[in-house]
Amino acid sequence: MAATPPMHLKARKKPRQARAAATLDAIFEATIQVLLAEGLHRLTTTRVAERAGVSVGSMYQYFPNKQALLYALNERYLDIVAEKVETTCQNKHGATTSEMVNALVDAYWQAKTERSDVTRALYRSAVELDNEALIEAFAKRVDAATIAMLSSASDASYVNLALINTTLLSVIFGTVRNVFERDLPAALEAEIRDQLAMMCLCYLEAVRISKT
Amino acid sequence: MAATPPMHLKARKKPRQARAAATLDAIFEATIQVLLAEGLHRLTTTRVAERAGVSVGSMYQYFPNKQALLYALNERYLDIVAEKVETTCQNKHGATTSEMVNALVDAYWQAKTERSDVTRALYRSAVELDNEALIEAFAKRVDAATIAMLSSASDASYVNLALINTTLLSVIFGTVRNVFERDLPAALEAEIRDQLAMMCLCYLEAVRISKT
DNA sequence: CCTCAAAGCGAAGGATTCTTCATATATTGG
DNA sequence: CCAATATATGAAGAATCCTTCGCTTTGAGG
Repeated sequence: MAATPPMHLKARKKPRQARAAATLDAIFEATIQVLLAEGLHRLTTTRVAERAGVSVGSMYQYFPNKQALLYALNERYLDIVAEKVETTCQNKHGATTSEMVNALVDAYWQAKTERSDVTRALYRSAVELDNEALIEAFAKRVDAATIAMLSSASDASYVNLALINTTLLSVIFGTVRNVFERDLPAALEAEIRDQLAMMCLCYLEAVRISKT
Repeated sequence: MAATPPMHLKARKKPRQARAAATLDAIFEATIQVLLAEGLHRLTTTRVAERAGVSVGSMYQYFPNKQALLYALNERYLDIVAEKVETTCQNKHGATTSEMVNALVDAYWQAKTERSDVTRALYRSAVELDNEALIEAFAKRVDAATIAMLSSASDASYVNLALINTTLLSVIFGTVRNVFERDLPAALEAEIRDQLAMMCLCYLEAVRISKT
C-alpha cells in the first residue's frame, strides 16, 4: 500500500531487460554515494550518471526529472524499513509489553544503523522533496503494525491506544533521527538507545490497564 | 558562547546606521518568507533581495555568500530558543522533578510552536548548511542549563545524570521535530505534547534516587 | 552647509544545471 | 539471421543562479 507518487514524480518505465535493471541499481547506488560525498546541493544529474557509469540520457529514461529519482530512492528505503518493523511486530504478537518495546526500538534503531551513512544521506535528500505522502504512508503502515502488536499484549491493555501509539512512534522516530544527526560516539548512541527503550517501557506501564 | 562561524560564513560587517539595521531585518524576514513560500531550492539571493525590497548588492554587503545568510538566520533563531530554555531552567531551580519536566517540555514546545511556520522553514534551511558547530553549541548550552536545573531538584537526585539528561533532551528535541514535520492537527499535537511530558516524567521517576 | 564614510544599487560576467532529442547499439522473439 | 523493440549516448539549448564592482545616494559629524 505504498503511496501513489504525484504524477510528476512517477517513474517513466520499468526495466524489462537485465541490463536495464543493472542500470537502475547503479543509478540508485550512485545517488547515495554522491549524496554522501558531495551533499544534496551538489547532487547533479550529470554527477550521478557519471558515478553510475551511465549517461545522463539513460537516467531520464527511467525518471522524468531529478526529484523523481530522489522520490524513488526514498520510497525504496522506507519500504525496507517498514517491512522490518512489520516483521518484528508480528513476531512479538502476544508477548509481554516489555518484550515488545525492546524489540520495536531495537528493530527500528537497527534498521537505521545498519548503514547509518545512507540513513543520514536520505534524511537530507528528503528535504525539498514532495514526499509528505510517502512519509504519511510509512507512518500509517508502521502505526497499524504496532497497534496490532500492542493490543495483543499478554500483560496489559490500554484506553486510547491510538494516542499512546502515535506518541510512542513519534518519540522513537524523532529520537533516532536526533541522535543520528548529532553524530555522537557509537558507545553513547548505544546507551541512549537503551535509555530510550526503558523510557518507552516506563511510559507504557504508566498508562496501561493491568491485566493480572 | 555562540559558535564561531567558519570564516567563509562570517558576516561581512555590522550595521552602523539605523537604516542598515532595518535592511538586515528585512533581509532576514524575507529569507523566511521565501523559504516558506518557495522552498529551499528556490531560495535565491535575487528573490530574497526582491522580497526584502533591497538590491542584491546590499545583501552582499553583509553576507559574503548565500550560505552565510542562512547560517546567520539559524544562529539568531537558536539563540532565542536557547535563551528561553535557560530562563525556564533558572526559574525552576530547586523545584520538584515534575514541575521541571513540565516546564521544560512546555518551554521548548512553545518556543517552536510560537511561529511554527518559521520553525519548519528553518528545519529545512539547516540542511546542506555547515552548521554542525551551531547545533553543537546550542546543544551544549541547553545541556548545561537542564543539568543545573535537574541537579537542584528538591525531590530527587541521579546517578549518571549526564546520560539521563542527554537522553531526555534527545527525546524532547527529536519528538518535537517529528511532530512538526508531520503537520498533524493542532489538537493532536497538544495531546502528544502532554503525553511526552508524562513520558519524560515517568522516565525520571524510574531512574531517580528518591530523596524522602 | 560640507565632506567623507556608510549604505545601496543592479546590470552583467561566469559558471552550473536540467532536460531533450537525434542517433547508435544491444537484445529478443520469430 | 532479421526485424522490432528496448536501451544507451552525450552534445547542446534554455534557464537559472551566484557574485562582483563601478557608481549613486544617504546620513552623520564638524
